[in-house]
Amino acid sequence: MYSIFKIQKDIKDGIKASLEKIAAETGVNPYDMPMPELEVPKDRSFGDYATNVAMTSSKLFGKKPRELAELIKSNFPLTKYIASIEIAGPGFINFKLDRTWLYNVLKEINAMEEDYGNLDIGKDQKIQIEFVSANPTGPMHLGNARGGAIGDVLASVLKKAGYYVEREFYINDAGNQVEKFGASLEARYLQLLGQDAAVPQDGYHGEDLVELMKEYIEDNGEGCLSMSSDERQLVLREWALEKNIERMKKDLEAYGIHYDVWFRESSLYESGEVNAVIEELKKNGHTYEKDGAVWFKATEFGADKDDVLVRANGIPTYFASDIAYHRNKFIKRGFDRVIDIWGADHAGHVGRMKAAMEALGISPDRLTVILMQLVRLKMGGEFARMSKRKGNMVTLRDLVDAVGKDAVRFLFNMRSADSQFEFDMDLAIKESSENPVFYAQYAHARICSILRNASSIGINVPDIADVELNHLNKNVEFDLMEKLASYPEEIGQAALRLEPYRLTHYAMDLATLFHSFYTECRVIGEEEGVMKARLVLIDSTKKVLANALSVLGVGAPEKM
RNA sequence: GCGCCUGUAGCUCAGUGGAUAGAGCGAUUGACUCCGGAUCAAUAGGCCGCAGGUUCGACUCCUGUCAGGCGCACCA
Repeated sequence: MYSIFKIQKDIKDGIKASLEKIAAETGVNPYDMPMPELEVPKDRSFGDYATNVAMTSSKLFGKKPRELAELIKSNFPLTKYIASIEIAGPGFINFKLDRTWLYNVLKEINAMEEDYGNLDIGKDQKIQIEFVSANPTGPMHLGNARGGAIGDVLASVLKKAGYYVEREFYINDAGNQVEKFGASLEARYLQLLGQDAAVPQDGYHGEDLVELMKEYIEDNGEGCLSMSSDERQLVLREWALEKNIERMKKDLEAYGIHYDVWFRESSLYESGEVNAVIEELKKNGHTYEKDGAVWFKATEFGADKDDVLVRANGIPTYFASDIAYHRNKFIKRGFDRVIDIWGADHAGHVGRMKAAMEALGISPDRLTVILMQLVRLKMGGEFARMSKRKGNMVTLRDLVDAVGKDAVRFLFNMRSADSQFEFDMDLAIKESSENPVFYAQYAHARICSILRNASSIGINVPDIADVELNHLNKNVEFDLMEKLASYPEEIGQAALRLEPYRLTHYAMDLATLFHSFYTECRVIGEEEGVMKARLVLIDSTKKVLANALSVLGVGAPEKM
């Protein structure tokens, strides 16, 4: 157990023991007592930890909060590292620690190296996280970039917290969108070969289709001219989908995202799973027919409205294949839990998908959908809704090329998924050199620089067993160690609350504390004992910072 | 009209029912003859959209209201 958890447990156990003793003396039923909660006071001069338990249970004990607090204090079994206990304000009990407990943390970091911060709260539960899943009909946009950054870091966080995690990209290579894509490609193909053709009104009007067809003609010539329109669309479409998927893989790799599985919607039709799931729902009475279409009774499971599974023309809807897809995740592949990251424009879909899971006998709690508010792009002082079909967009690739992988990933992970995001491309480029990611990376490079300088005069980071850690006794040093100590806690919170953005805040805070330390304390040239202790401290800081940056998928450079 | 999300410093955003509401950027003022100034220290800047309610205590929970975003297809 990490020392930070151990010390918190010691305090809680102490409070509990104290309360039980008071309960026994006053005849209060111990089962009615609340579990004591600890919090970190905003103003640290109050102490390291505080509890409000005297306030929350003052009624139960029939005593005034401050009076009860005094009793808890006087019955508290003093344990190691607790320096003082004080009652304050309306009845807070503040615990001050003897901060030398923090030396243990340096030992933990040195023993565990890159495993520091690893937890077992996941208990090897199988989690699948599906994100981006952009239509393969064109390049990825800013919304995909945001979803990618959030999904990829969340996956890393969950893995660190002890879950078995798979990253998956769902390729929508079936259905209406793809038909439109084929028709649009055909029009561009014919235009390039001098024929009169128009991209359908609701087709894809982006220039990228023209480029694709130029490339196709270069490689494959004009052979499609002699085909029927249906055949031609199919050939062009399949060719273009392959191209686009390859491109997406490359773009995502350049963005630092590697998927375990690329799953094709079309495979669900080929395997018969779409029909099978429709039949299963029918058989169990969860469907009805209306106007020639097959409807799923989503309202029976609490959704706001029913939805169509099979259109009157006999073709299943996207909803039907998506149910089959999720059934595949849970039943065929046996994931305990599935996390989907969707754009907020799919919000209406969530209730119906959960309803469908319930109808299939899969607990809807096993499916978590993180709705990500859309990214709005500011261009020329105005907001424009980006559209693949209209072709007016900044792509993920543009962004990564202009601002850099690290800065983009960091930027998108500084905000929670449900905040709206107004993105000013010009500002992003202009301010890229002031991006917070560089602040954190600079701290890492600075430490490396000190270690290099030390090494050049024959001083290496000593074995921690040979170091008198009590040379570390300044406030800035304790503050820094405290931040290092809280890393496992931060990983746990980020994993449990599905909030990967905590990691960017952590990296920033750690960097700030290091920079403060740097300004106040020298390492090289200090008396030997102090120098050795500080070398261990900055080396530990370097390890944890690199650890956090690696979870974020951004680099930890030795030089900048 | 109904549903979901969001209103916090000039800007972009944090803030597990607790004590004097925070960070980055921007502004102002300072700081190495010295381990990287991509840094540090300090100052200014807030009716936490508004109004009620619950509570010992509300930025946080509830209700209403105003403003913005997104949905409400036999599209995906």
